[in-house]
This record gives sequence, structure tokens and C-alpha cells, in this order.
Amino acid sequence: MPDSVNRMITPELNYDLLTIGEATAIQKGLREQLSLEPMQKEIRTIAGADISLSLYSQTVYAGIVVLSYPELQPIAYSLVKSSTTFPYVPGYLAFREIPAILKAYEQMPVRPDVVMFDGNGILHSRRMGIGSHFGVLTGAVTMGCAKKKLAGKYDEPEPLQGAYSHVIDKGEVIGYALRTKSNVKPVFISPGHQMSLQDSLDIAMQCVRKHRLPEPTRRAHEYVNLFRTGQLQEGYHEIEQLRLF
DNA sequence: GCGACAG
DNA sequence: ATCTTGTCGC
Repeated sequence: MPDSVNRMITPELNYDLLTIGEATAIQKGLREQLSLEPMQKEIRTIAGADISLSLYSQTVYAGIVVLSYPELQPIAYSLVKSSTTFPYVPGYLAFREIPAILKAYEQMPVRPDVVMFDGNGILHSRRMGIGSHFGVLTGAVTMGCAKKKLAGKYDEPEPLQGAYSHVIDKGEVIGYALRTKSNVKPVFISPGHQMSLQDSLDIAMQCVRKHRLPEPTRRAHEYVNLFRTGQLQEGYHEIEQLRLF
């Protein structure tokens, strides 16, 4: 089938012309399809998804890095250069980043068991952060890991690695403030889609190594920055494993 | 009206 | 998010 025809029946997702009011309506609709049922399947791969931008540019560099689990070794990555005019508005990050991340996702021949986003899942005023939005859109199992709080209230967790506290909004637990390293600011964990609050916390803890950020989002951030600075090329790539015997 | 506000 | 140098602490 000619490429021109294919594009007509599978148009790219484009949120650029939406108003905030329309975006809010979309979030409310997606929320009705959200599932927070506990995971059943065993995790063998987990991916991190992120975007890198040049200041004042509409060009976005999207990437997804797939890691083995529980080893957390990068085994493949997908990079896509795209553009967006939807501005950054707190609470609407998905409309700016998802179109590009979706391209990177669809370009991959493999489907990771979990996708972790640099942003939130249900830790959002309408329970529809970028992780949940992407999950409902694709059916993927997703979660969020944000570096700053977006919504809700929480008590500061003890300053020890592994300590955590609930983030609560309107009387319900919507995520956790998790101390991934002692005496370092916590990260904010929440389920996106097809997993429970407890699942998201367990997975986040299993993904912490030497840094504040869990490996999936840390690697995704690293890779999209290498892409933006010309040190990695667009496309899908598998990483040859170094065998030491 | 005031404060908060992922990336 | 990105732009930036040194500096403090484990």
C-alpha cells in the first residue's frame, strides 16, 4: 500500500489545535476508561519515555528506552524528532508530549510490559496525567514518576532511602512521595493505567539504583538528550549485549 | 481573590 | 524543559 494512502487512514495524533476547554473534556472522557486493577503478568521489560526540547523551539525529541527487568539493562530504544505548538500548561502536559512519544512507541516492534513516564499517572487533579492518558490511549500498562508535585498534599517522608508517604487529594490517595535516596528530595510515584497504586510503588522501588531517578526515566532522559545533541540517531535501535564469558 | 502549578 | 560554575557533602 502506498505511504500516502496509509497516512490517510492512520493520521498522526495531533492535539495542537485544541483549546484548554476541549483538552479538559478529553481528559474527563479518558478517565472513564481508566483501570487501576493490579497487574497479573510478570514483568520482563520496562520502558522509560521522555522528551527533550531546545529552548524556544517547537521541535521535540521523543524517546523510549526499553530495559530488561529486573536487571534494568537498556536493550533497545526508539527516537523520533517531531514538533508541537501546544504550550506547556500544568495539568495538560500530555497534549504537548504524547503525539511525539506515540510516534516513537509505534515505531518499536517490541511492546514493553510497563512504560514509566517522566510526569504523573493519576497524581493529577482529574486523575489523567500523561502516564494515564497514554495508557488509556494505547492499552499499555503505565505509571508516572515526577520530580515535582503537581497536585494533592503530603507529609514529607523520613529522610531515609525507601521512606514514602501518601499524596492525598479530595480524600483519596493518588500517589506517593518516595525517597529514592537518603537526604535527597523525593520523587512522586503514581499508577498510570492497568496497575494499582501498590504496583506503582513496588515497581518504582525495584527500579532505583545509584541515582535519584528510577532507571527507566533516567535512561530515557539520557537518551533523548544524546539524540537532541546529535550523538544518537533517529529510529529504532537494539543494543548489542556485552557478554563477559 | 489567593496560592499552586508535571515538563 | 533548557541555560550554566562552582561548591558542599557523603
